Amino acid sequence: MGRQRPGTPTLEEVAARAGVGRGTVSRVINNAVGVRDSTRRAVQQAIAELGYVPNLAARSLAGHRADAIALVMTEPDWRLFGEPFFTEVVHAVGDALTDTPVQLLLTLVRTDTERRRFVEYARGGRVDGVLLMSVHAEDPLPDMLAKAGLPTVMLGRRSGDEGVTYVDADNAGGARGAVTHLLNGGRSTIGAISGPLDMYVAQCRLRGYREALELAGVEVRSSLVAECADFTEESGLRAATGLIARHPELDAVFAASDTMAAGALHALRAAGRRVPQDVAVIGFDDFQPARPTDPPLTTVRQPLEEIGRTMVRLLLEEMEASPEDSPVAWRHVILRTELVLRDSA
Amino acid sequence: MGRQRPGTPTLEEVAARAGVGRGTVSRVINNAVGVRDSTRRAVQQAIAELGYVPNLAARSLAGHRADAIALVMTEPDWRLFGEPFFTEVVHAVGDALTDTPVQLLLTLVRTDTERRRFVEYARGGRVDGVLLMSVHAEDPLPDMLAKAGLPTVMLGRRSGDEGVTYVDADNAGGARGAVTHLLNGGRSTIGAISGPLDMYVAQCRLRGYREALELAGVEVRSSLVAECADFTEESGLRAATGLIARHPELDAVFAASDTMAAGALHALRAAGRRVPQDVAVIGFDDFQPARPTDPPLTTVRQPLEEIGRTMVRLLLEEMEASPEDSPVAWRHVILRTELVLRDSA
DNA sequence: ATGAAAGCGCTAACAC
DNA sequence: GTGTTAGCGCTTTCAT
Repeated sequence: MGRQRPGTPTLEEVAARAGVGRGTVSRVINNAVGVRDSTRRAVQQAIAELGYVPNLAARSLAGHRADAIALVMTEPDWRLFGEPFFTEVVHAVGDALTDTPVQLLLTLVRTDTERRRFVEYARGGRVDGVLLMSVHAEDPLPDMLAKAGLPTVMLGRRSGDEGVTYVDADNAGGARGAVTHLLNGGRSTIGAISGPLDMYVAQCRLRGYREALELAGVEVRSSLVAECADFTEESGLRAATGLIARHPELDAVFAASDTMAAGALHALRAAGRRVPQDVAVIGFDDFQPARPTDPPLTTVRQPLEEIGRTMVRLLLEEMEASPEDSPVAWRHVILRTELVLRDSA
Repeated sequence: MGRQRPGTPTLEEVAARAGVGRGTVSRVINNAVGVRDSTRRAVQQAIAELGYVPNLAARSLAGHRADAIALVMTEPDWRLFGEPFFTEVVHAVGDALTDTPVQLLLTLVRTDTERRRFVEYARGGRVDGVLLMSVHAEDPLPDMLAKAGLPTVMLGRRSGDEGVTYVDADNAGGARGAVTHLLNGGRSTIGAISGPLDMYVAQCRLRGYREALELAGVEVRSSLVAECADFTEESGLRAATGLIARHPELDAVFAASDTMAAGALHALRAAGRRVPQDVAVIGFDDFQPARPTDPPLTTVRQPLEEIGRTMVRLLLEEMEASPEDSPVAWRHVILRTELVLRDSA
């Protein structure tokens, strides 16, 4: 199964050619201080002449680190990997790593076989830490990694008392604010398009919707709530179609994601409802939709770039810390959301 | 920057506990033959009791292989990573690897910094081979990898005389067949929605369109050809809108991808054209669109699962081969496409 | 069938 | 500042 290039120059050959010791070469390639400038240049020239590239396996073995982290999506439905949300997260995390020497590895974990393979890979020391996204409530992967002592940071949490470090948005608060905004705008029959309730994020956003209604003294009707199997545009379209059929008097919709909101807008237009004159729509996430939705769409902005940056920061910190001194078991960071008004609701 | 877990049991400790030598333990974890069954069980028990996981850096260093391959997308516009095409390729490649011990690593290469980082990673021996997709004509990465002696397989080619192993579909032939089908169906004013012409795949599909017209003695008019910056639905929509405006007599459209075709369908419907009564539409690729396009859509099926399987097979073969015996410099495989009729065109 | 031993190429601790 | 050296944990001969 594959052989490493033979004849690849080693650090020792570089040292010989430059007329220095191996330690010095090591210092040069690691940008360590305490090397005379002339020596450094001589080594660099030898490196260039030989086309030397450090053997990363040897470096890992001796240095006890991989200089790589994994961003894992644990999602049986691999198709969702193409959703804007994940694309944006990958982008944000990638950006947060540009100024580090850390290589980002994306990994899809769809089956138990792949889960096992990845755990062996990570426990085997090929990555220094793991970032998880799209984690469902019953997913054992976070605990497997955390118990193995691997620095692990999740995007979102699996439940109210999560035992692994995570970064999340204020989902309940954001949803509450959005629905309150609709109520203040004079809307009363507000439908909710919820994400899959086996994900805590969906539970929170739906709870925010309920709380806003309760605070305003408006009855919460279950027929106004549609749960979807995922956060996609297609699901939003189907859910909205059902809501319109059940409640022709619907005058507002709160969708648990922007993609679902886009689907809802199409459904409403197809049903002949004018947006936002007849119906106001609020989404959650604030992506740039691929095909721009025609009517203005108010959204709860989830700060994905900041979430990505924060996840990377927390992970690097955990990687930095020696395993023996563990002052904290895990940390939780909740980022504020922001209501972005694009219409008068 | 991260420290490997200390106190991780080593192969030596397993050997001691099982009362055998290190070599024997190595044979057991590698499923090598020639180990007595009772010995094997004893070792396995010790492994279980200690929670032993092999150190992959040490294994790589001693074994000269990484048991991992990278699937790289070299695309400055990271947003395209979410396109159905790439999702399907990732899926196909992942499936082709399920029965191997090889870990699949996805990597995004957007900038030169990332390109350099990845080359060091790959040349450093962290992967045994590289799969490339979405390669533009001027991309230097394939040559960098190939020159470094890394087994490399591309999806598609950069030009007519590609110097790196690749797997491709018969793009020109597929397009020619599709347009011929339209002509046979009595259509005469056939618009072409082309992909970005800095990608060979787009050139080929457009060439197929031209060839079909020429063979039928129909004039090729440049105003009937719209080039897009990418293969997305949005681009297809814009291109089709322009075509309709320039050529109200348009009675068929050939789109260089299914996503673009979906965009074209929306544009046509918005323009009040009935599909396929007034206008026939043929796409290329055959994905399941996220939001199903209402009218039936005939497509040139590009066998993505087979392409993925073939890429993996070629790569594993190149990895298997010893570097010294290189009977062939590279191999090219072109897979046949298939016209899937969903309407009477 | 199994134990012993020689590296794989690097980092880091220690001497000078 | 720079050279030397002792491992890192595994695979792989080579004996036995």
